[in-house]
Order: sequence, then structure tokens, then C-alpha cells
Amino acid sequence: MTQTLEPAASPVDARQKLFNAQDTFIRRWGEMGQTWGINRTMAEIHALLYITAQPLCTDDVMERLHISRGNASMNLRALCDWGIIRRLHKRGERREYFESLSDVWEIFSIIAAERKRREMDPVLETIKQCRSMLDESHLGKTAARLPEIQATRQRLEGMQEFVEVTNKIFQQFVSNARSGLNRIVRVLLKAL
Amino acid sequence: MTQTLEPAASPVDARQKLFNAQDTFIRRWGEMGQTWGINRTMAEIHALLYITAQPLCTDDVMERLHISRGNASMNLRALCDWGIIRRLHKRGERREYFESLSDVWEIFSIIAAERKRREMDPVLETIKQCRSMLDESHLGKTAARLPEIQATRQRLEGMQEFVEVTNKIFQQFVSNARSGLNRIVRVLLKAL
DNA sequence: GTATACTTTCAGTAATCTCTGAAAGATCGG
DNA sequence: CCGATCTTTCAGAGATTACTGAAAGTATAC
Repeated sequence: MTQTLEPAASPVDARQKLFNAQDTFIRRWGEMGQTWGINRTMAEIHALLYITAQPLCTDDVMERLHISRGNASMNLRALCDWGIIRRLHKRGERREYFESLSDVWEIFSIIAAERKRREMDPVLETIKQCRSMLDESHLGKTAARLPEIQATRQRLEGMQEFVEVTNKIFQQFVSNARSGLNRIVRVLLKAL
Repeated sequence: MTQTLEPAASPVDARQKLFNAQDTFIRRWGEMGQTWGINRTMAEIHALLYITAQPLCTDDVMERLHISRGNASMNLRALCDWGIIRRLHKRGERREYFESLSDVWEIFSIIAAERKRREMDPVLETIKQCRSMLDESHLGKTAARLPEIQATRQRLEGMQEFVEVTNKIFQQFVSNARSGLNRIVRVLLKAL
């Protein structure tokens, strides 16, 4: 009679359900990673470490995600390079464990900082370079005033402004992460 | 003597230099697209239409980017579907032209809105689903209190909060685009 | 030193994504 | 209706990216 209101809750059952829930999350996270230019497996490994909230070793990861040792090793290393997971040595154990940072805000700040550096900064550099290719000192006054050239120059300016502002937002995001990112967020949401 | 201070500026020269600058931008933009999960050619086509600031037809695009008709056609269509370029019929002309939206803020608002819908919303959905798989009504009181399960639940909560706030920021970004996005930006940058 | 336990690397393979080109499908003027 | 012009589609080819598994490398205990 008690069983009609309370689902069966043997530890084995519960563990199975926990795994199901975790896998659901991991799969979805992997899919999302792909559309953001992060390879599926890397995203899945990170999701696994984040969601289980405990250190796992290479074999745990291999087994759980059905991937090879090489694949696991390379992606774990890449995640360490990004700085969003950490290596961990358990005393008395030979093998290495890995754990995810626990603060989502910190994780995404790190990613934001890195992508800004790798992707936004070079674009900004290129835009500036293109603009200089089209200024008077390179083309002469007359040519620089051709309508096509003026038009392209204007578009470059528009794009530069956008990238610069976006960069600043990224910067703020990053520099506020550790000390409670919520400030940035509250300001944003209340002010608008 | 005038030529020593003023670079040669024949229209042909100038056009060549314009093309060089445009190509530089286009290539860089294509590279960036890739790392953000947008295929290189699509990014390049958009960059071309944006930077030339004038309507181009399929053949113009094919020739300029050295791509096939099929490729051009499919990617132009995809860009139209996104809503960041527009079809344009010139009177008296049979063929179709395409032009990019000119306001960068609008372009990125559209992209942000679409990616939110396609990627963030499903993730949020999944997180909620996972949480419900782990609540008391599905596991029973005792099981729901196992430390592993509590830990995963907490991580899901942390992620959900993050996604929700990010969603709101996206939303604001989008709804402010047309009416001068600068408000959002000024608020952000001054407040911090 | 050797044996053991674990990690990393990388050449080859597999999977995925992108592009081409030709054929089929539109659309329009006459 | 036809012929001309332009667009779309899609099967197959090509290019890129990701994965495996075995061999080489590293670290520790003894």
C-alpha cells in the first residue's frame, strides 16, 4: 500500500535512473557543442564531469561514453588546456582523475576569454588592416572618394564598432566572473 | 612631382585594391564563421554581400568566391532563411539579386534570436526534464536523498540558472536591436 | 636496474560535412 | 504552346574532422 504513493526506490533502481538523467543531459550538451564549433565528444566529456560532480578517471570516461582511450586522453587534455577541468591526484592512487570546475559562470567566463582572444581579436586586427588599405594615404584622395570604396569603408566601420563593443562585453563578463558574476547580470536585467 | 606624395590612383588600380581589402575581410570572416559552427562558404557569402554594400547576383558570387552554382544557390537560400540577406528583383532584369542587411546590430540580433530558439531553448527543456527525472516523485524520498543524486541535481540547477539568464540577455539584445541597440550597450559599459 | 600501472601519441581508418555539376524545375516573353 | 534564361535540387565525389588501437613514453615501487 505504501508502494502506490512512493515509487520503488532500491539503490540500484535509483542509480539507473540517475544514469539515465545524466545521459540525457550529456547527449543534449554534446549536440549543442557541435553547433557552437566544439566537438561533440569534448562537450560530452565536460558534461559528464560537470554533471556527476565527482572526479573520474580516464577509464570511467571511456566506459561511460563508449570512446577509445586515445580519444578520451586527447579531449581530456584539451579540456585541461582550456582550463575548465582539472587534473587531480588521489593519494595512494597511481592514476589521474579529472573534475570539472563547479561554477558555471566561471566555466563560461574562461571560454569567453579564450574565444575573444582566438577569434574576435584577429577579426578586429583584420578590419583595421582593411580600413588602412582603403584610406587616402594608400589610394590617393581621388580614388578614396569613389562611391564603392566609401561604401566598403563604411561597412568596415560598422563592423568594427560592433566587434569592439562585443569585445568589451566579453571583457566585463570575464573580469567579473570570480567575484560574483551576478552583478553584471542584475545590472543588465534591471536596467532594461 | 605630384606623384611622389600622392599614390597612383587610376580607377583600375583603386578597384584592384578595393578587391584585395574586401577579400582579406571575407577570408577572415569565413574562418571565424567556422569556429562558431557556421560553414565557411556561407560566412564568406554573407561577408561579400555585406562588405560590397551592393546587390549581387548568383553569378557574381560564384565568380568572386570561386564556388559552384549549386553551392552558391544553397547557401544564398540558407542566408535568406536566416533573414540576414534579402532577395531583390531589379526592374527589367530577369535574374535575382541579393543584398545584406546593412545594420550589423540587426544582423546579429537575428542570429542571436534564431540560435536561442534552436539551441538554448532545447537545452533548457532537457535540463528541466532531467531535473524532474530526479525529483522525489520519481525516485521516492529515500533515493532522492542519495548524495550522488543530490549532487547532480545541484549541478543541473546551476546550469539552468545560467541558461535562463543568458536567454534573457539574448532576448534583450534582440528586442532592442531595431530601436538603437546602443542603449543596452551603454548601460552595460557604464554600470560596470 | 626491472616490472607494473598508467598516459600520450599518431598513422591509418571511419564518419561527417561540404561542394560540384548536371538534370530537373521554374518563370517569362512572344 | 515553345524557347530562353535563370534557379533549385541532389547523387556522388572530395575534403575535412574525429576516432581507434597499438606502440612508445612516463612514472613509481621495489
